[in-house]
This record gives sequence, C-alpha cells and structure tokens, in this order.
Amino acid sequence: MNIENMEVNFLKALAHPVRLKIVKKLSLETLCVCELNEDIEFSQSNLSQHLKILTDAHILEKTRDGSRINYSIRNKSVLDLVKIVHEIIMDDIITLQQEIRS
Amino acid sequence: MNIENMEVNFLKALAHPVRLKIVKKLSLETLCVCELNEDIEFSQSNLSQHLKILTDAHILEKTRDGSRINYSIRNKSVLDLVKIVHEIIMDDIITLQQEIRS
DNA sequence: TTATTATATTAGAATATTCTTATATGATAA
DNA sequence: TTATCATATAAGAATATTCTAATATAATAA
Repeated sequence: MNIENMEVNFLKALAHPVRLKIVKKLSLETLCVCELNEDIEFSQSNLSQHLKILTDAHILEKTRDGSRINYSIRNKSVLDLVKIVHEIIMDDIITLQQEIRS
Repeated sequence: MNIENMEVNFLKALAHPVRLKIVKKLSLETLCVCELNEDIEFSQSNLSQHLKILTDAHILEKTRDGSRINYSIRNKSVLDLVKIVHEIIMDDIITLQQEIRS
C-alpha cells in the first residue's frame, strides 16, 4: 500500500454521510457505540460496519471500558480537514447565490 | 441538496487515485486536457469523465482557449486540505513504524 | 451457569461507481 | 468544405460499496 493509496483510502472513509456525521459527533466528545447509535438512522450492525471502516482508516480509535467500546478521533488534524471542507462548501454556496442574482 | 451532502460529494470527488493525482498536478499550474492526459494511465474518455466529476464538485474550473480546454483549481483551500491529508498519512506511517519497532 | 447488554461479523441482495468502446461535438487548418 | 485535433458524452459490462438480516462474541448481572 503506497502513500497515494493511503490518502485515497482516508478520503474514501470520510466520504459517506453517516461516517462524516460520526466524525463530527466525535469532534466534540468521545462516545460509545450505544451513544452513537442514538441518532444515527441505521441499524446497529450497519453503524458497527461504518465504525470499522473509520477505524481501519485510522481516523478513529477504540478503547474498551467494561462492556462498552468508546470511539474517539485519533488525529485531531482530521477536524481541521472537516472544517476546511465546510468552509469550501459555504464559499461555493455564496458563489452560487451571487451567480443567481447577477 | 443540503450542506452535508455537498460536503460528502466534495470528499467523494477527491477520493479516487486518478482524481487526487489530477488535483495535485493542477496545484502547480493550469493545464489543458491534452497535457493532463500525458501521464495519466487511462483513456482520454475516462480522463474526461474524471474531470467532469471534479468540475461538477466545484473543485476544478475550466476555460476554453481555442480548441483546448484549460483546467485549474477553483478554490485554493483545496490544496490546504490535500496537504492535511498528506500530513495525517505521514503521521500514521510514523506511528505504524514505531509500533513495529516496540 | 444462564440471561442480558453491548458490539462485531458474515452473507448476500441492492445500489453505485468505474472503465471501455464507440460515437459526438466543437474549433481550427488545409 | 473537408480533414484533423481536442474534448465530451452515452451505453453497458465489470467492479466496488452499502445495507439488511441473521448470527457470533465478549462482558457483566442475576
């Protein structure tokens, strides 16, 4: 696995609505699967699969606490990245609005 | 299309080896399709399809110059993002190497 | 030990993405 | 106008991703 592939894998892991939502939730606090499950619209099994994809991509890390598994962001730079994505999109929206007006 | 979806679309557009390579090439200079075609391993048609995906995601913009179409990065923040991805991966590699040694 | 709670895994159908081949369009040169 | 170069599009097969349903595992409580 070369560096380019790792970069693409990392981006692929983030590029899914449920997974991006998980990362955003975990940007505020560490949570266990049961807490993440509360407002995620899919089955527990599906959530678990998404958590595995994020963990395999080294975006999340997990620690056991009794019968619970806690997930957290492994490298806080991911949050800078998520912020830049948001800013780019907000910029796009402003540009689109200006194009409509003119 | 809501903001979250736009963010995911943006990330999906970047999350492909050929498309990430295109973005990296264009981080240095504006290029036409024929120049991009030179060291990209797929057919012209396929390259064109990838360029469309990047343009639809507002990552690239195109301008005509005679019979050529020039592509360039639309919002330079994309390059900050690509840089962060690279740094995160380099960090992962160092961590993995340390785990192997210990 | 057995039951329960929390989480993970497997298999496979449904869906989406990617690539190839063929063809189309648009600009310029002859 | 016809030929050529540059780029785009369409159709469909190949491949990858996603989700659901069923089942497995691991920790704790009873």
